[in-house]
Amino acid sequence: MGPSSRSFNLGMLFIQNSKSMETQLSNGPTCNNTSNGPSTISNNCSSPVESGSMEDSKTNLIVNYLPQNMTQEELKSLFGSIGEIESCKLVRDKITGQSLGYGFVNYVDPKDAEKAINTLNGLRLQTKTIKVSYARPSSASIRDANLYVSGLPKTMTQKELEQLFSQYGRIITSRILVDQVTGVSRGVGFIRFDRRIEAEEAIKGLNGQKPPGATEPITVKFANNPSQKTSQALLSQLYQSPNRRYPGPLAQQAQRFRLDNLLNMAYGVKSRFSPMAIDGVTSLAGINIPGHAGTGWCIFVYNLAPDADESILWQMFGPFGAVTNVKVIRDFNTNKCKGFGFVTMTNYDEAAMAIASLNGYRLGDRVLQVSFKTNKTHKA
DNA sequence: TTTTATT
Repeated sequence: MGPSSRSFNLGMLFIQNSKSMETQLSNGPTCNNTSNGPSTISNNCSSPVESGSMEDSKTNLIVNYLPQNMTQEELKSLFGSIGEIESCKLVRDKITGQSLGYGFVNYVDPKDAEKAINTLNGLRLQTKTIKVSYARPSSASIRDANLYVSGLPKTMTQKELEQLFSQYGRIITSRILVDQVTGVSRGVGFIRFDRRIEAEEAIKGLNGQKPPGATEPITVKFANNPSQKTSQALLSQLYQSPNRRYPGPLAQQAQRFRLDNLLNMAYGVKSRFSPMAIDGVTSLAGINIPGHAGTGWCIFVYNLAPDADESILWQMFGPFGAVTNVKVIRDFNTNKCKGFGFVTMTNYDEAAMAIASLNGYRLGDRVLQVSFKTNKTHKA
């Protein structure tokens, strides 16, 4: 298989990449709406006219739509690649400890916060497109401001939904749920207002009302709070295939099987997809498994450009699965990339998929070599 | 017919 045939699944990744990289040079914080996540026309980006509050932090970010399995350490690793972090917190359910899919990153330097927005907002990680924006000052008035709207006309767009609700306040996010197969609206949506009182007014004004041109009235009420699930729902969530994610196109699955079989044959391991089984063999027999570093699977990336940085590694490998760490190796004096770097991924099959897809990938005018890291020892 | 946005 030639290098050129391997870039098949990276189109979206780099459309995205070029966007975030280019906006880095533009002026000030940008209001990037992600293409496939919930978004809003009136985003919570600070504008001098709109917010004017001198209290708004310019270092503290809220990160939304994180993959369910992403840990706080991984969050810190990702955002730490931009600049020095003062603090970092992944928000978890108080009872189950499960990630709620969002977190906070507070930088030391406001310029790094701005850079993180420009570089990482819209980054694809597994099945998610993360959103990075300035955190509003925490206060009780902004909590429980999320509305559940049902009975919407199937033809209503997100923009029209926002237009309907915007008369009641500042909208932070909006979303219309669609059928996963057909993509058609389910007539159900969400509106998150900046403040709870705005949400209350919207309920008073719109619940039971017919939107312009609609034949049926809509229902507007406060959305269920994820942390208020019944214990049953929590349990079922805990046990529903936690490791099943990002199956990808059929071709990728087939390729994954081939790779697994190859590795299994090479090391005499029969149980497929089982890093633990391989790990067991490693520790029992002391065999050196390429890339296996105990905490994950270390991947060697060769032929990076001198100006390559960590974010490019996140952007390349993030979509394939859980990435715990990335590192660009730099020259001590020039601080330029020495042409290679490392990526650590948690799961073997995802790492193998990333290698299969990215080895031979053309990045700019360079063809990358991607493989499991080998334990190279200096020749005597 | 309920997505994971305020520590």
